[in-house]
Amino acid sequence: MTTIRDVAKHAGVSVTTASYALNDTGTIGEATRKRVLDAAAELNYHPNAFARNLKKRKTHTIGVFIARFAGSFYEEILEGIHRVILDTDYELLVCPESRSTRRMLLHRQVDGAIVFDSKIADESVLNLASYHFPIVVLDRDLQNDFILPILLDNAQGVRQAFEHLYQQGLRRMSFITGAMDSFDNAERMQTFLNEAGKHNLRVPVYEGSFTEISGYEAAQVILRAAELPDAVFCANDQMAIGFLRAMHERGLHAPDDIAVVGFDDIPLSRYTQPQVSTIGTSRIEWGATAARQLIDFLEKETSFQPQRIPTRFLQRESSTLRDRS
Amino acid sequence: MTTIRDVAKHAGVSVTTASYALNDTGTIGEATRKRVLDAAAELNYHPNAFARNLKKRKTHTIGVFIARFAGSFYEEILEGIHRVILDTDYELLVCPESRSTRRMLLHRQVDGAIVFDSKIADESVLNLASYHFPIVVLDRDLQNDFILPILLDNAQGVRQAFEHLYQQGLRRMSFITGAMDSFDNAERMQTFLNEAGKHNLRVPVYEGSFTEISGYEAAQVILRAAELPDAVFCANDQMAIGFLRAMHERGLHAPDDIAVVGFDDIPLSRYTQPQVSTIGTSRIEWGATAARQLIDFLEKETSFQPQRIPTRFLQRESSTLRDRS
DNA sequence: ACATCAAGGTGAAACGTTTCACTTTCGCCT
DNA sequence: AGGCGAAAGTGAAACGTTTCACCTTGATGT
Repeated sequence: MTTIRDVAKHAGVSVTTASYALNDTGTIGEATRKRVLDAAAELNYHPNAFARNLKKRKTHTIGVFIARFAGSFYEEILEGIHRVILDTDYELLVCPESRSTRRMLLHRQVDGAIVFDSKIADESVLNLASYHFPIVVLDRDLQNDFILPILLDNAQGVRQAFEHLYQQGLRRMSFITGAMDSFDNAERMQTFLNEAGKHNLRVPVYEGSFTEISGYEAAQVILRAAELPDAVFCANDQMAIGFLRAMHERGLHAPDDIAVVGFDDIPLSRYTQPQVSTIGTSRIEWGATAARQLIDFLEKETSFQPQRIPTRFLQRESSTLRDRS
Repeated sequence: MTTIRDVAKHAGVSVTTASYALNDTGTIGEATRKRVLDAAAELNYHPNAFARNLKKRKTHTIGVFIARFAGSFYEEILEGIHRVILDTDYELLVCPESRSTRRMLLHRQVDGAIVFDSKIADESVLNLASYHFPIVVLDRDLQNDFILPILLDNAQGVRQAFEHLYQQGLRRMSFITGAMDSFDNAERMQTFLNEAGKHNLRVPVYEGSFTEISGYEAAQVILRAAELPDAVFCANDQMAIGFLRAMHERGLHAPDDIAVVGFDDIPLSRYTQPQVSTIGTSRIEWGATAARQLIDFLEKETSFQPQRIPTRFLQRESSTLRDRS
């Protein structure tokens, strides 16, 4: 490991001078600077990030903490964050769930964080967030001066979807939930049940977990019943797709037998047979908004501006009854 | 920022003792240890990762360097890497392309790296890799004691695909390339042209860039020609899907008018109309293999074992001629 | 001829840990 | 009673930077 000391020696200057030359700070003569740079190149020198960051208290890096990579879901959010980062001179670090809780350590390796991992306790977030370590959360409604929630406006889309189903005369609706510790799931469910309540509809609830297979399994229960629902709202698209698969296997057809609606507008939802009606949002915009707010806080020290990302119902085949006349 | 010094003072012990207690090393009495832990909790102490890592020369973290997140492609590789990491007590950091070349610094924040970003020059990789910083590359054929390429066996799948097309009597084949700086693209193209050469077929080559739109655009050129090809091989699925879209818009139908083959077996390829014939591999296994090799090198210091990830042709609708009798 | 100043450069402290080498205490064995 | 060793604890150096405060030199203005 070559250090700045080696570079200095090789260039025949002091460590201080070498540091100034390498960072283009201080007042160093052109000739000397060049000598240092050459020495650094020759020795294949790379500064030690730890030593550097220990001294300067900033890393110019933001960290994103997610649960996992699979699921087509994070991808666009990350892409949105990344696009914003590319326009700044910050670095981006994405850190998935890891075994050791030592992950906490990692927190200090970045100037600010974006959290989207329900396994991280609210308490941890509260403990860590501070003026020097602002946190944007995408998966919980937690807020103070240093914690900013950027959430989907789940209610908006769900209301539109309910309206759409109701308008078509559907009255026997069921709801398949996602993971119960998910904020989005909770809000989707609550809104849907609320809307139904306004019309005095009782909506049976089945528990899923946001995976395709859990939608399929919920379908096994639902489709075995004596009386089938005429509409099923799934808390995300993957479960809707699982549900459709189960229907298909039993010779049932959406929307004629049961209208199906999902949530998220994942790419696949447009390509299934039938195409899945769903509730969409721009996840790229979501990630970008989060990143922008965080960077702004870090840079210009503006304060956090809570906001909701709009969602809207996308009417597709799986829920659109043919003209019955 | 509370430091270990504060904790020590608060617990009435020396800094050394506090450190030992917090790390569960050294010989510290039960009572003292508890006192320190309590103090740390009370002060909401989190060790400074930089100071720590500066001293210990290991971070117990591996870094993955990719170009971007979008594309459904990295997702599974990352998932594979992540799964392996979860079984160890390493941490995982994923770092996409960023503006400043300062990213080099980041390199030193991890014990080893997995590189999948053709924007990173071979030279950089060569410069950085060392006994203390092993690198696994997924996108180039670079190799020495500290650099391990884990590559797709592109040739295998491409040969099978060519064979499939040829067997069906197709002779007027075209090739649409991906990004020209991509190793995989080069290998796919070379193999395809090679195979064609063996049968004295001349294959026109059109340049794309791995995106759906570039496949669509290449199609505009190809489909405008007087004589259409009877088969088109696209260097990845997204371009194949773009190509199919263009065909659809012109009322052409695969495979009857033109047989189409992609590469990668992205989830979508199974859901399009018609389903896309493609060449698949387990990207999860790919990522997992890379991670495993890297961790093994880091841990048990086994040396690197070069290997290729197998690929195989998946025959689907877009290239399978109906019985013509 | 002398003070002043800018330009170019340097020594050493500091960042927050870990860890080596050392000290003290005390119970136990012979 | 003396010696020994384990257990519990500590002081200080070290990791590789950055940066503050300072020094030297030579040119400039008066």
